[in-house]
Amino acid sequence: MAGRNLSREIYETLTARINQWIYPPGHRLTEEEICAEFDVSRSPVREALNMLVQAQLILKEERKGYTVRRVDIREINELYDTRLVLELAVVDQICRIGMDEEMLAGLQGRWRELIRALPEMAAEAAAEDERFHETLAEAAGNRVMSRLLKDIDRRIHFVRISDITNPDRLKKTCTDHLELLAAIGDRDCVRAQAVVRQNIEWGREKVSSAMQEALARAHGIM
Amino acid sequence: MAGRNLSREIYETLTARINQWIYPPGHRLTEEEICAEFDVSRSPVREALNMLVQAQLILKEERKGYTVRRVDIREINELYDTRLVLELAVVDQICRIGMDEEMLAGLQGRWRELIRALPEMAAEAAAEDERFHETLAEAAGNRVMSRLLKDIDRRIHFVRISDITNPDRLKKTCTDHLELLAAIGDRDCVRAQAVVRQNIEWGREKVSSAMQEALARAHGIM
DNA sequence: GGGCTTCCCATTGTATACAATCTGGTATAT
DNA sequence: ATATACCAGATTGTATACAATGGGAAGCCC
Repeated sequence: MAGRNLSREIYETLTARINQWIYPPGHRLTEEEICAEFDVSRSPVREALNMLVQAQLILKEERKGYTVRRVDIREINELYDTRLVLELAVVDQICRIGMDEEMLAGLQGRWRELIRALPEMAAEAAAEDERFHETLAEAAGNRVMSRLLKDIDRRIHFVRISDITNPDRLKKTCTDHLELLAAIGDRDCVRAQAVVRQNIEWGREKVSSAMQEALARAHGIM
Repeated sequence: MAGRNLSREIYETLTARINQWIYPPGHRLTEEEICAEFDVSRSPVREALNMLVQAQLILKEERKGYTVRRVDIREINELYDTRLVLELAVVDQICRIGMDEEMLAGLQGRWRELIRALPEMAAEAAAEDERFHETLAEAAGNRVMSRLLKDIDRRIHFVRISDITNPDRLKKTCTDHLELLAAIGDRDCVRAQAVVRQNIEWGREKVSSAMQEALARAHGIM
């Protein structure tokens, strides 16, 4: 069992399951079980679990075991607050230094394309959205913030998924992005920040409903 | 070799060495070597090294090995930028919701005490400073930001150390903190943010000199 | 019957052995 | 002399075996 990266693979799989609530909050994970399923030894499994702990997706209690972290509304709010602060800073910086013309045009073209092709392109738009914010952070020239935003997105991913499955919400996301890009093109910092603020606040309002959806989906599976 | 937490211990020790440039940037670490030194097996060592990778202190190249990360001025600047953004948000939030009277008085008393007792209390003031920013973040009620600030502090720790060894700089830090606390007491958001900005910007200016100091110290040891 | 003790099992922590891969040098052919 | 192929050592990746700890159930005493 060598060659490719086992821990990474296991990590990705488990992450997906946690985000889809196949492993619901509170679910217990044991090393042996995962070994059996993936047919590997405990070494790569332990590393995968460690990664999940680092990603704050599961909780490790020494000599007891691993459990999927319970969702904490307060924490989700804190994550949204933090994301807002960071993204406002990113957008502010971009407006200040200006964005590469070519990159801006590329993003605008892509999102116009996506909005036309909805809802068939829903899955692609979702994936694109994941990268959109990272791209902005990179354009602002701050890789640290980019990474932080990525980590935060990972942790609120299960909430954001519901945005994607909802066509209205997805369309709004697309138009928001286009408006943001327009504001950036105009170097209009105030307007750009307003769009970001509105976009994030709207997402925040959906937290509780998203959690209910996730719960329902989890029960449907089980 | 069981009972206490080996990986944690190893992690802490190695972290200290990296911060003190006992292991300078580019230094190569091998699992076997560390095993031999700490007289443990590779399992806890691997976990410790993984933690260091997560903390962004070392770099791991698959099937090649581990090296202490080279210091990147640009990255340090990005860390300072990010820290500024987060801390401004924290202070803003505290001024908005107000700070617990008792906690505020406690912090003020402590820092007045420390500033009187300088430079003997230098070591304690240093440790206190580490916690000061965390305490603020907690007072703002955002544990996510608190954790992020802590992580950032860890990564620029080797720069901040030079603040501590310099008596003038340390005194300035104390007075800054007292002024910040006063502004918070007055719920004066603008003044509080100005203090934070000034404090962080001043620290940033010391980056290159701090790096030279670290390098000199490292050579002195070797 | 309730509370306490004890033992066993589940689970993680640690150690060691083996496999795969990369690096560098050396020998060989041109 | 140079380039190339190949071999050996170093190093991480993975598997397995053993140790230690914690929790819970069964049994015992009151």
